[in-house]
Parts: sequence; C-alpha cells; structure tokens
Amino acid sequence: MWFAIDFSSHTPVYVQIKDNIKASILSGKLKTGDYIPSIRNLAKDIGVNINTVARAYRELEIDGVIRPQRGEGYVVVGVQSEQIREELKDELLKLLRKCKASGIKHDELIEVVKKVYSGNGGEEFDT
Amino acid sequence: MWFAIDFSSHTPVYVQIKDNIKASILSGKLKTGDYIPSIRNLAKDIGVNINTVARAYRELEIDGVIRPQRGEGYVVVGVQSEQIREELKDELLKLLRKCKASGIKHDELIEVVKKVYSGNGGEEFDT
Amino acid sequence: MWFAIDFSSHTPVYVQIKDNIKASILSGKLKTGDYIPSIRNLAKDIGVNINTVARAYRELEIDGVIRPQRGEGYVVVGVQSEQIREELKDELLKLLRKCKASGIKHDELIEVVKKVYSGNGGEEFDT
Amino acid sequence: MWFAIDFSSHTPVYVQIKDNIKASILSGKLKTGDYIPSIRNLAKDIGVNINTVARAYRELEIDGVIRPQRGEGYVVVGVQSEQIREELKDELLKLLRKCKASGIKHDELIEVVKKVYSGNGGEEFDT
DNA sequence: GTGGTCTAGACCACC
DNA sequence: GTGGTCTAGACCACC
Repeated sequence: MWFAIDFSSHTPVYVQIKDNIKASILSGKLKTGDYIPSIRNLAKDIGVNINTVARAYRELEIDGVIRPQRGEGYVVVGVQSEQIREELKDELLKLLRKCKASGIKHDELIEVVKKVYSGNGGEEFDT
Repeated sequence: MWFAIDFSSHTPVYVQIKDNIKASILSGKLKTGDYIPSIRNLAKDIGVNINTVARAYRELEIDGVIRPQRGEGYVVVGVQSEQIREELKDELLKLLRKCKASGIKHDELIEVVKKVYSGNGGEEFDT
Repeated sequence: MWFAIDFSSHTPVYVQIKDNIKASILSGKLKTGDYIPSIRNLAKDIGVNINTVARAYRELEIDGVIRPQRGEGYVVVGVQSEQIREELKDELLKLLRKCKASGIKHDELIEVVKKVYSGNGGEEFDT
Repeated sequence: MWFAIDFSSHTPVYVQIKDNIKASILSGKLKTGDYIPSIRNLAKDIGVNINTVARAYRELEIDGVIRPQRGEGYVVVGVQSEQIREELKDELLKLLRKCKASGIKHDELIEVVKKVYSGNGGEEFDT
C-alpha cells in the first residue's frame, strides 16, 4: 500500500493500519466502493503478520468503515468524516499544549503551520 | 505532581512521566537544581506503581535530565531544550499533514492554535 | 430453492444447505424419488459458488440422503428421520437450558412455542 | 472455569467463551464487580490458546460487559439482560421452526420444554 | 502475578 | 485467489 508503519512507535501496528486506512478515505485516496488491499498483500507489503492486518480490518469493519465482500476482500463503506476530524483536532490541541509548555514560541509554531498549509504542498501525509 | 496520566493511551505510563517532567523543565516550571518529587510520592499522587516511576526516573537519569542526590531524592540537571523542541515540531508537522489531508480547513486549524496560544492561558499542557 | 442462507452465521454455507435439504425431506416437502435442483441452479438461486453446493450434495450422497441419477441430477433417497429428530431435540434441550438459566420465564417461552406451533402456519422454517 | 467448549461446533471458540460469560452473568453465577478468571488461567482450564481467550475478553470489553482492572484482570460490569434474552428467544424461534419443519410433534416438543422448566432441575446449563 | 501485541504457521470455508 | 480461526511462543508494560 502507500503507507509506512513506524515500528518504534508505541502506537500498536494494527492501530496505525486503521488510522492510515481511515486517513486515506478522508483524503480521497480511497473512495466508497473501492477495494482495499487483501489482508495477505498488505501484510506482505508493510512487513507485518497476517493476523495484525486482520485485526485492523476486523475493527474497521466493526466501526463500519469497510465491509467484507464474500471471497473478494474488503470494500470501503465510508467514514464518519466529521467525527474523525474532531478526533484529529483533539489530538492537535494536546500536542499544541505540549509545544507551548515546552517553550515553543507562537511565531515558530505558525511557521510550521505555514509549511503545511501553504498554497500547494503537503497534501501527501504518508509518503 | 502537576500532571495526569492517560491510562487509556498507548504511550506507556513511564514514557508519559518522562515526557511530563521534561516538558516541565522546558516550560520553566522546574529549574536546574530543583528537587522533583520522590518516587514514592509521585507514584502515590498519580496512582501508579512505584516501579513505574522508578523506571521513568532511571531513564531520565541516563538521559542526563535528573541526578540522584544521595539520600535526598532527585534534582534537575537540565534538558537538551533545542533538541526536544525540534522533535516536538517534527511531531507537529506530521500531525498537521494528517489534518490537512483529512480536510481540516486552515481557518479551523488556526482556531485550535488560538485556543492554546491565546493571550496568557495555556501554560498547563496536561489539564 | 425454498430457503435462504444466513451468510453471517458461523454455520458454514454447505452445512446450511445440507440441513435445509434434510429438513425439507423430513417435513415432506421433498419425498423419496423427487428430484432436487441441479447444483448449478441451486447455486444461482441462493447466490453461492457452485463448489459450495457441490460439496453439500456430495456429503448428502455419502450420507445416503440423495443419489445421483446419471445425467439427470440428484434424487431423494430418504433420511434417518428419527435420528435427525433426536439430534434436533437435543439441540433444543441445550438451548432451553440456556433460556431458563438466562431468566426467561416459562410463559415467555410458551409464547415463542405458540408462535411456531399455532394452528396451521409455520411450515416454512426458513422464511 | 465452569464451562466446557465444544470444539466440534462451528461456533468459534472465542464466541463460545463470550456466550458462556454472558450467560453466567445472566444466571447470577457472576455478579457485577466479580473478577472473571485471568486470560491465562481460563485458557489453561479449557485447553485453548491465550489469544483465543484474549479475543473473547477484548470483545466483551467492547460490548461493555467486562472492564479491565489495571494489573488485576477483568471485572464484570453487567450485561444488557433484556437484549440478550431477546437474542436467545430469536435463536429459539429459528430452532423451533426447524423442529416443526422436521416433523417433531407439538406434544414431543412440550415434553422437552417440561424437562427443563419443571419445578426444580435445569438451572445448570453448562455443567 | 496481570493484560497487550505480534509472529510464523496451520487449517478451514468460500470464490 | 479471498477472509476466519486457532496455536505456540515471544516480548512488553504494569502491579
């Protein structure tokens, strides 16, 4: 697939997979009705065990994000976009507090924001 | 102490303790030479096992952030401020890209920034 | 044919097909000598792969329930009625114990029984 | 624990474990606040792999039936009794239809019901 | 001791 | 080919 896993992260691999799929849908790289990679293919691509991908997919199914297609894999159903955006903003809020507490100045911070939200660049968050 | 632990987070508790102490130093709440809480007290305060705090302190000592004072607890040595800030900004960069990719508008984002970096408040990054 | 498959059930599809055919014989909807649908037709009707129906038929043949008629499909031979009924009653016994243990009252239960065994209706076990 | 697993059943082992725990709560053998067996103990007792029990417990947690107690195992929260009873009655309805379709007479059936719902016996559904 | 995650590999059902 | 379940065993965090 199109994303890398950070094995040194404390975030479990299966959660990273879930997050990546959801983000890909939000960003439009995956649309409703699209097939996502088969469990075995994705596992091979990102170098993890089949069970790890299977768990991610199973939970995405429970969340209503994907749907199993008998014998053909999983297709995208859609995501609760607004809900996920709120979660992201919450995450951002926490991180910004850390930044401020750590003495990062407002100007420095705005510079980082500009790097991402400047005219073009920055659409790709996982390459 | 002055921070809460998120037990539902994937970030291990001992890492959260380390991060919090380092951030407190960066923000100036803790200065070189200050005593930090005893292992036993901090453990009681935040409701975790002594071993967990001990591990955080042990690693902070290895990192040169704190130093054991014979029989009197630990005192702050200092932190590689700039390095930590750069790491934070890196983390922020990644998260912002996710935000953009997920369709969060620039205006919404600035609103979140303002929530934290507004006038005075916001020194507390963990409340 | 006259039955639906529950794809979300843990019972394998080929077992559901077998059970349905056996029940149809027991109930008299299928009699000795009757032809059952061709593998291809049944597969199309219930929306499963040919191999799945083929497996069900193969096992029914092994069990002596149906018999291939050269070039003409399968005909019903018969079933060990009494044995199957005893198995069903055993299954029922277990489920009723669960019901009682779970606090379902006798009256509630009788109501369910009545729903099925009331006057005439209820011959269709899969509608 | 106090229940056996049917390894020949098509119902996955982890589902059987979930069902048994829920039934034990419904029947009063497990009450709110009780600890359930540790993952490793239950796995050893019923002769399955740790992962299988872990999956059952994880899903029960998602369902709000049990709650992890840091470092001490899982405690019972409770169950949506009424919902589970409705599920059981649904299951019963399906089975009864099979019974009727298979030619089991009303009298035979009532006999089975009486075996379970007669004055005393029958409370133990899993011994 | 407790639970959480992951691997390597097996076997099954279904297409 | 697809997904689903399970095992045996490892290593981690936390108590």
